[in-house]
Amino acid sequence: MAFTGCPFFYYIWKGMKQTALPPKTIERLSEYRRSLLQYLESGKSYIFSHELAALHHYTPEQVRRDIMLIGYSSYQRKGYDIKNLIGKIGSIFDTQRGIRVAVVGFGHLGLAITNYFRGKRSKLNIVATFDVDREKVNRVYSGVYCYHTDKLHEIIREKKISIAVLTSPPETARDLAARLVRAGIKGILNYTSVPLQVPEGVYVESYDFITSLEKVAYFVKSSSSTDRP
Amino acid sequence: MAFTGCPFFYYIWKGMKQTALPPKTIERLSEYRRSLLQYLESGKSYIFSHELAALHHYTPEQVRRDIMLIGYSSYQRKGYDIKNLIGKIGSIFDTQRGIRVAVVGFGHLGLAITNYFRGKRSKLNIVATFDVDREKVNRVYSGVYCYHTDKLHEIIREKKISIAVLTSPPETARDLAARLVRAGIKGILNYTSVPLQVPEGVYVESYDFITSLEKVAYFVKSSSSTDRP
DNA sequence: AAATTACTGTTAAATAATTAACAATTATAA
DNA sequence: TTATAATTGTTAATTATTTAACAGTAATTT
Repeated sequence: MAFTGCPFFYYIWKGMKQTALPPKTIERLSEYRRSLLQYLESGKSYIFSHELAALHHYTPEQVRRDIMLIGYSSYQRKGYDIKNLIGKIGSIFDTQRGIRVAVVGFGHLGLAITNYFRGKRSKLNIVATFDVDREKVNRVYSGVYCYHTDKLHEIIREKKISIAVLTSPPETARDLAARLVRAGIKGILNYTSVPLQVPEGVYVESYDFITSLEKVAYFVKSSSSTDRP
Repeated sequence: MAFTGCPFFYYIWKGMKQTALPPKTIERLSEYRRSLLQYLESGKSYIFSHELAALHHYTPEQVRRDIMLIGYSSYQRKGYDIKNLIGKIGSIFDTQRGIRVAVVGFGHLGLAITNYFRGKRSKLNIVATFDVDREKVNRVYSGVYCYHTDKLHEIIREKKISIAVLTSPPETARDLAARLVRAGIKGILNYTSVPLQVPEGVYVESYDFITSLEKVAYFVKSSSSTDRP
């Protein structure tokens, strides 16, 4: 409570121990990094806070604050050194050896995500996919081998996979999640629309396409109706 | 400002005109409805706030507050009447005639989303998909016709489509978004990782798979490292 | 029938996130 | 060289969201 008024120290130090950055800041940092990598290709080496903000429709203050929170500092007045900033954001996200990810349930969504990752210079590596369909099992897609879900436990242990992207049909979601946890998975990105029950220490992030679309529909509807007199 | 301390009136009435509910509440209401529909099938007709909360790992207070904001009231002490509550949430989301949606860029992700909607009893209807691939164009997938993107403007006008799900490759995202806006689209759900520039009055919601996965990775990493002494 | 229990609805308090304000600083111009 | 303009880093203020507290009330128990 003593640090409430002092965000930098509050977030970075808490009894001399590093504390997690705010989730929203994490999301934005990931977006910044992507844009910065693209921006580099245009030949520039510095970027102002208002430029980076404009790329994402954020405010310059937001950008500066996020960058402050990770402890990066620019040469003043010239903008941020893009390469250094990318490096600093990288040090937030990337572990030394890279993180191994599995895609569980290899339908269209699983394939889309696997393809999407190909060629991205992230330290997150999709190293296995799983399905029950004999047509898919024991084949390589986008450079990644597809295993039968019977081998879930074995392969996750063997390949030291710590994160799973769950894109199975809803019926099998709970069972697969339980097996993933037993196999030692520490994080699940859940696209099944089924709320998962996991023990302490396993981080779950859920996303549902219908919820997002309903949100868009709501704000479209509400903006058009409140505009009228 | 006069209503700041009084959330109900602040959100529902603002100078005698209905105001939008908070985005987070909208997201949760969508999730509640899904669970409630499932819950009905188990034969129950009432649900307590703490039960609904447990299904989603929210707090009962959160659930009660969300339900309060939409102006629904239970018969006290018996829990909420599930059918009535579903109806009330429906009245928030659904317009009378249903909302027409297009999927633009019909790769694996577009197909996954289109399949996903099939059979869901939402008032959101995917009525067209668009692609440039000759293999896909002029065929029906999941009950939805796939048009060439050359016909984007024409079909959107003709079918009175108001929302687009953008799942094209990043290279074509900006161009397609501009064309969607010109055709009269009011909301875009953007999965391309390209920040879109749209005029006032068009609502954009963006989602990026890598950002989500990096977020999971960050919180996995940070929780496991701060646990150590 | 009165007391108790277990819920909801609502207001108030606490926390989280964003935006604004501004001193400090450095490049540029006069 | 001095003044000016522009940008950052940081604190403060504001706004949004969540959590807590509790009065009110209907079912249940004694």
